[in-house]
Amino acid sequence: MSQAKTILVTSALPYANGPIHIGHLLEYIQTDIFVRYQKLRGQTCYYFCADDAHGTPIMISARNANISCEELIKKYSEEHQRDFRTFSVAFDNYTSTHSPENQELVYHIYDELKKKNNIDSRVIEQFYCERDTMFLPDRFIRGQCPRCQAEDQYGDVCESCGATYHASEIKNPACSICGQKPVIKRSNHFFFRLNDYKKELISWIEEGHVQVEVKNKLQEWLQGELRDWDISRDGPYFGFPIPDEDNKYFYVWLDAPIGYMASTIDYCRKNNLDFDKLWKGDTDIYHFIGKDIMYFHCLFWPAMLMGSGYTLPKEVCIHGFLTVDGVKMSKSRGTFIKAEVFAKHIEPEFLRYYYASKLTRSIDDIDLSLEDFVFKINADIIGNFVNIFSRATKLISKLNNTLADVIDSNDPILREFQNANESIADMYASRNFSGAIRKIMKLFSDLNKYFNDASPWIVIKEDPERARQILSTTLAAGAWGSVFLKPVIPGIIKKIEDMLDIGILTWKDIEDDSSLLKKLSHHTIKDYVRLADRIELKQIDGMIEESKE
RNA sequence: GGCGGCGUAGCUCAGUUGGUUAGAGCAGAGGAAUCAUAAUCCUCGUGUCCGGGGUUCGAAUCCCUGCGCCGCCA
Repeated sequence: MSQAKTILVTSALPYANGPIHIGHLLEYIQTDIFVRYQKLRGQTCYYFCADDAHGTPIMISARNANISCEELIKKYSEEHQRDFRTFSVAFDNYTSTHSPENQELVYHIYDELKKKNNIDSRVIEQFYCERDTMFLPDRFIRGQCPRCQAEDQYGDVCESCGATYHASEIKNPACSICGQKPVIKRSNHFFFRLNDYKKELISWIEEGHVQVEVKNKLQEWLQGELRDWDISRDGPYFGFPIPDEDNKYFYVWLDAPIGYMASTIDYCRKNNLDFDKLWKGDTDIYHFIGKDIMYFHCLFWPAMLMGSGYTLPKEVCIHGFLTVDGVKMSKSRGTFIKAEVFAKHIEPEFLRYYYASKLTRSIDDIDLSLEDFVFKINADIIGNFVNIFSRATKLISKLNNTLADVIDSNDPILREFQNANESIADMYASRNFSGAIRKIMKLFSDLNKYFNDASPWIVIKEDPERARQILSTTLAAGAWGSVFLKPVIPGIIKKIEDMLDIGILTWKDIEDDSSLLKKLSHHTIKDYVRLADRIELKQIDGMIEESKE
């Protein structure tokens, strides 16, 4: 059942220019559930990430805050990692793209591409602000839309009419930092000739490393010639200098994905592992990303890997955006909720559960409906799941907290849990978490039915041993189902492991030999501990209030 | 504008390669039970499966078209 292959998983690198919010968390939670599932199955699986620390926005933010870029990215790195811990997102390693390891790799890959003759250079014209003494990226130019005349639009796109254009077309351009009118200046830039890899990319996409919707979208791009990719930026720029060049830097999007590898190198050094085995060997590499950066991860990135001789991703797993109550997160509505604020008001694992209950392989947006969230958590986690432990453990406390000598593995309710192993495993592996959650909840609903029908609180009065048997079966099924839920709500399951006093549960415990049932036979558990508390609507209100800007 | 995706019960969503009276959870109504965090159990759904055409013995599922929403256009 389990594959011997090593699995390497990444999430997109969060940008070191702002806090983690519930939209980011959708991806980290999705990835973390996948990784936890793999580990629970006993697979060798690594989860690597890092802060994305380069680029103009970071440079400007640091300048505005009157601190160095290094100080800024250090602050966000610490904050990000704190937030991830709060939401039980457990990386095996977390670094920064602003690291010597990354720089070394960037240079190496650049050299390889150069050797293959994939790099061109030519002079381009760009807006330059003489007051700020820097070239301006499109996002740092404001002006009037050439199509609809709307004022104060970005240099590449009009948010009013949706038009996209070249920065040179915008009317009355101004530097968004100082407001001064920029001048046009020439500069030599370096380009990665993506089109050199067009054939390989087409066949790679054909091989099915992405979801079908994504494939359709990519094919649209792959029909025409692929444009060269400008991988250089003029200084001042916070990034890695291009070797043998004066005042030229690599574009942040070149070094960001290489950060996946740099984080791996760092981990390998700390743990005495061979980096090449992971990135040039037979590893299944999974990148989890949002649909907005599909272009980088399904075209540029594979092409870079092809050109430099590294292992291509087994799968690029793409998810949609988060909406709250059907619309984009909004600061004025108070639905732009930071991780830190969410955790202050609501148990973080509830968000994990809710996301899991909605995540599929689809790239459709996921809606966090706040009312649905409260109802679903209270009904599923408290009413259905936690409740059965509460019912069974409190009754068995009247029987010395000791389970029956033999737990009947042929009991229909236990059979039902056993029979679910494979399909739940398949759903986790294929990232159909929503399906897994539905199935698990059906099992616990049936367990509650079983409990009602068996009525141990009545049986205990005349036949305590029979009641012990019923309660043992219930708790065994509950523990079984806890393994199923462990990738999603590891913290709550930890409390169950402690309460049942059975050590760390893994998938092994519920495989054929049913070692879980043996462990539980004639076993004494601890007293009931409160596993989770229901959510009140006012907690949501408080969170929204605090998020309003 | 071009392209891609989506549009299923009040809400959130499942619906495998087209096949019987279209499903789940939540919410709502009534009842049972009282071991349990007012949790649990039972009963109750006649929905133009966005509209309109078409293919087919048969379509939520395939094709065309209109409408609406979202995204991409490097």
